[in-house]
Amino acid sequence: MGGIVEPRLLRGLQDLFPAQMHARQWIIDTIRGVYERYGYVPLGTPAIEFLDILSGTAGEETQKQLFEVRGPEGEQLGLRFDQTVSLARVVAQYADLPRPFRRYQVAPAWRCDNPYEKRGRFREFVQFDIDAVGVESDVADLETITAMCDTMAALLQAAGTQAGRDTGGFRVRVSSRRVLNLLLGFAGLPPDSAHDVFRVLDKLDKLGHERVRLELTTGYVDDSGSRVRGLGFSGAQVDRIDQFLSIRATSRGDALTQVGELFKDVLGAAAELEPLARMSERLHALGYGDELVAYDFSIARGLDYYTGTVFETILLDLPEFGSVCSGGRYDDLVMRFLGERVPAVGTSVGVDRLLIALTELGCAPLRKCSAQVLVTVFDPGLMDHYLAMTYELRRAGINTELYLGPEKRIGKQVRYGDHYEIPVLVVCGPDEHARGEVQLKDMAVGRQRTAEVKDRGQWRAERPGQFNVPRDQLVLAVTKLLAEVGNES
RNA sequence: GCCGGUGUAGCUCAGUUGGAUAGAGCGCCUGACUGUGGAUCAGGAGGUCUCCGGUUCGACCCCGGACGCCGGCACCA
Repeated sequence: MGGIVEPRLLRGLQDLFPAQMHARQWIIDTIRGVYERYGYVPLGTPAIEFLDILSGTAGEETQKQLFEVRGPEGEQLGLRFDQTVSLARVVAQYADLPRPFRRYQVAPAWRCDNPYEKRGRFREFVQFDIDAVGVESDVADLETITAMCDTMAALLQAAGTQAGRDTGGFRVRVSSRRVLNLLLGFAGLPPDSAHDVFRVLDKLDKLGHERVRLELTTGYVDDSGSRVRGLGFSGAQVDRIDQFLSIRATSRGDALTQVGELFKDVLGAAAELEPLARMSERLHALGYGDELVAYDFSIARGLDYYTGTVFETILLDLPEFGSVCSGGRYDDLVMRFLGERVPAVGTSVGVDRLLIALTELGCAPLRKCSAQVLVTVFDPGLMDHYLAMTYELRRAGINTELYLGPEKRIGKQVRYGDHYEIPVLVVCGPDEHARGEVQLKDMAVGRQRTAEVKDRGQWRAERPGQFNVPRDQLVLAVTKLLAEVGNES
């Protein structure tokens, strides 16, 4: 006999309303178009995995962020925190899967960290991944990077932003864990400090040189008053890291030259840098210039399973927003499930984060309606005629909604169409019906006149955007009107 | 998890040293104006003042605690 259950949502989870869902679906469709053009095939895996599959694959932090789930028989389960671990499981489990296996997957993932919705961080979020598994060749890394570029270009251009900008409004930043490992040797740091050091380097953009230096040595107290633990390295060690971080490259070639110069006495450095030089040349040859893809070796990325190249994508108009698409090479992840090394490289678009970013930039395609036409019900006695018109329009391929509410008043129905921004209304009262006509309303015209017409008498006399057409020309007239208002589907 | 802030209508917020039926704007609903969005006018609904305890003749206000939310850190899509 309980009282009312308070409707509520767990922190970090979101309800998406129609306008946002339209935009999210558009983002997904756009990305899928690019991924399929690259020949990736779709894969689906369950949201729930055994806990030991998920545990210990991506570092301590991710471990703490796991949503744990109890199975019907008390099994220890968890919700996936990304798509990659499940992919590694699939590749290990189905040995007959031909390799290379190049798949895309779009699905939600869950991480129980602190949500920050203004920057698109949620506890449940949709990721759109591509990965190539069983691929040693660094051509796969190149393909992943160009796919990221093509994806971002498609999204931003179609969303109507950045048109004509040679940067495309985004930049893919590429780094390499292997080069960063050389840094450890160069600076005289123990190999097991890699995780901590990379984590700090990754913050260079956000915190700046001085704080990164402090965090590597003594730690500091930040603006909010909380203490940041230092890693306790010596001045000499940090000086060398500083030299590395001070590299300001004007191009990919320049970045490689400067790192090569700095690491000239480091064993194996030339061998690590050579493939990056080759990749850069190929990127240039394919039309991906220095403004689209940059080498920036302060990028490390947080997930522990990365072993080679890592990449992230920033929006140039929202540099503080963080990466909207990132990934890297993870040659040892499948090993956990198969005992055999299966090299792989992939990337992931943060669909929900991108949605927030596009909204912030004012270019998310937030459509409130699916319908292009609303057929109003002026007189319930004419319902059979309204039904006939509705199905006629639908069969002509026009998205059409028939008004289903109880209101008899036409004003209410027009407001309904206005609220949902349905571009065209069909009105047919007894008068029109008697004359064998229907009235079409171009809602955009009315909306525009609204700002100009102050007097109600004038408004009503003018009846902006309204005109009558013969009933038997309904589909033709609606098609023509939709083409004029730019809303043909 | 840590640091700081904050909690009053669907939303944004007022609310005097602690005083009686808790307010505004926006939004929503109803109605007026020829059978049609905006504007205008008239009316209406909507509150356990986050919760629990304490102080007091009296608490939205003061005190203690819990919880929620916002921001920063950490981490990341």
